[in-house]
Amino acid sequence: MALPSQEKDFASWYQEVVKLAELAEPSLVRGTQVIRPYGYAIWEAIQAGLDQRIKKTGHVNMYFPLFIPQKLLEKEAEHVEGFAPEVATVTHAGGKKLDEPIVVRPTSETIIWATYAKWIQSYRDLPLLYNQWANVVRWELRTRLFLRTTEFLWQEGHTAHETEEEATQEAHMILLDVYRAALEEDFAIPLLVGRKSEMQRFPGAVETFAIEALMRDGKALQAGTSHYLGENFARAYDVKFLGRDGKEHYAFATSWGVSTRLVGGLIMAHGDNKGLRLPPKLAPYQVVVVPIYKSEDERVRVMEAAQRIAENSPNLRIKVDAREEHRPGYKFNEWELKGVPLRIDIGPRDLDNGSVSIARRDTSEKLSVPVESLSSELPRLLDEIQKTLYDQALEFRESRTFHPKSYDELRQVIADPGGFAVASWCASPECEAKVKEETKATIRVLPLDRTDPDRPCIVCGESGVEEATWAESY
RNA sequence: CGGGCUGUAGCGCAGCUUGGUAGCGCACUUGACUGGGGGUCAAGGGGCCGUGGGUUCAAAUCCCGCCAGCCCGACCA
Repeated sequence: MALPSQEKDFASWYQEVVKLAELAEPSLVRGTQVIRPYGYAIWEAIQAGLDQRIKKTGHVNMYFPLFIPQKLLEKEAEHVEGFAPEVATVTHAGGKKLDEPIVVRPTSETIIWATYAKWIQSYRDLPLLYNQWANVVRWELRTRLFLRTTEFLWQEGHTAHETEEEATQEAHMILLDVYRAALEEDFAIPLLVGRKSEMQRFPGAVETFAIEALMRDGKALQAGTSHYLGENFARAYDVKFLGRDGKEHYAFATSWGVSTRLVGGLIMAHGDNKGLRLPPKLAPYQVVVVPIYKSEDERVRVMEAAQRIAENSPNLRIKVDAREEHRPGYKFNEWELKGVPLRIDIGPRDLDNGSVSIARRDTSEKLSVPVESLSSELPRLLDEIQKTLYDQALEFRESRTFHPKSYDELRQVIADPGGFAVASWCASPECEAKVKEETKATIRVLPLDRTDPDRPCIVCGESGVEEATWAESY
């Protein structure tokens, strides 16, 4: 397996891991994927953590339909222009050509705001804080397993508010308290948070906020977005309410989402030359027990001890790998490939001296632990692994964050070794476009609160108005 | 949509130049020996060679069309 640190091999390393670790594989329709049970279990863990945070911040789950009348989609001009090229349309149904085509949602703002129009009459109806777990379809020209599939699973929140301030606050809160918290605490991935430039904005948004993570090959991954949509959708779908002042107002909107792309991000942020390294909080199995034996007599003894270890750890996701068709060596390698944080090896030798061998996936360390201290050692080690993965990722990101002094230097660091380049920018789309064309790097984030960089634009030398972070991205 | 490439067993590939009816590795089945880092040996099963047409006594192989997929770009969670 190729080393993920060697950039040119990174893409094939990634594909190989996704396939060998049995996470997913290409399906029968171009750009779609079958998410296998192990990959889906990771998604379920991600989902569970996010769902909890979303609910904790006052949001309620619901569900809107997959199909959207094409006419409905066309009401918000920028939105339709942005999504038109990637929309899949149903033109026939029931053996007949449809009078009005139906689109498969690429995102649900349109259907949701057309519905909100019926629900919102008064300021007393606000805010609406809804979220849905759904699939969406975007006919992208180029796809990659998990990172950009034609159909993907995601969470999309859609809120309506009385005031601009409240809506902006909501967009910030989601970004920081939900997305950043989940990624840093559960995924063990350090993030940059910030605003998107106008060029990178969501079609129909007034402002787009994003979390950006750095992958092991030095490319950035947009891991989640939160949009302040202003009154754009309220105007397009005529969502008006009677305000406290007795006058009619348009509602202010936000929308926000993260997708199965996060599974890909998890792989690319922590993976090594042996495969996945999963953070304990999201690992489908946190501990795997591999029994080792020769005779039937030994098998019985060892299995019994293995089962007891599992039973004594009711709060851990622990699996005894009792398969008899594979030998221990095979299992060691398989679980390493699948990224299980801790592995316990137990054989006659261990039974004799009352201990087990534990292998850490994050550091490849092996240690011997007395059986009676397992119930305290396992949780402690898992916490340590969670922290180590975060620290390693943070250290990596810091070693790949540059502050170039000149445009040449910017080009240089983006090309080799790759990573984040922080520099002053004049806010002109021309300079942004030039950098993209010449280095393939785009502006990943601008600070949430605009700060004056006090240095000239690194591209054109005019006075700088923004501190921008550039990187090549997925 | 532009540029490159590939469709042969579940997966990865060879065979095609020079036509003679298909092979290798992994996986799978059975058995024995094995078992603390991807086991060994033996015996097996599995293929409308992407698809339609043409040339030929004969096509995986040569010719023409079509379809699908991959990689590089533009688009993008």
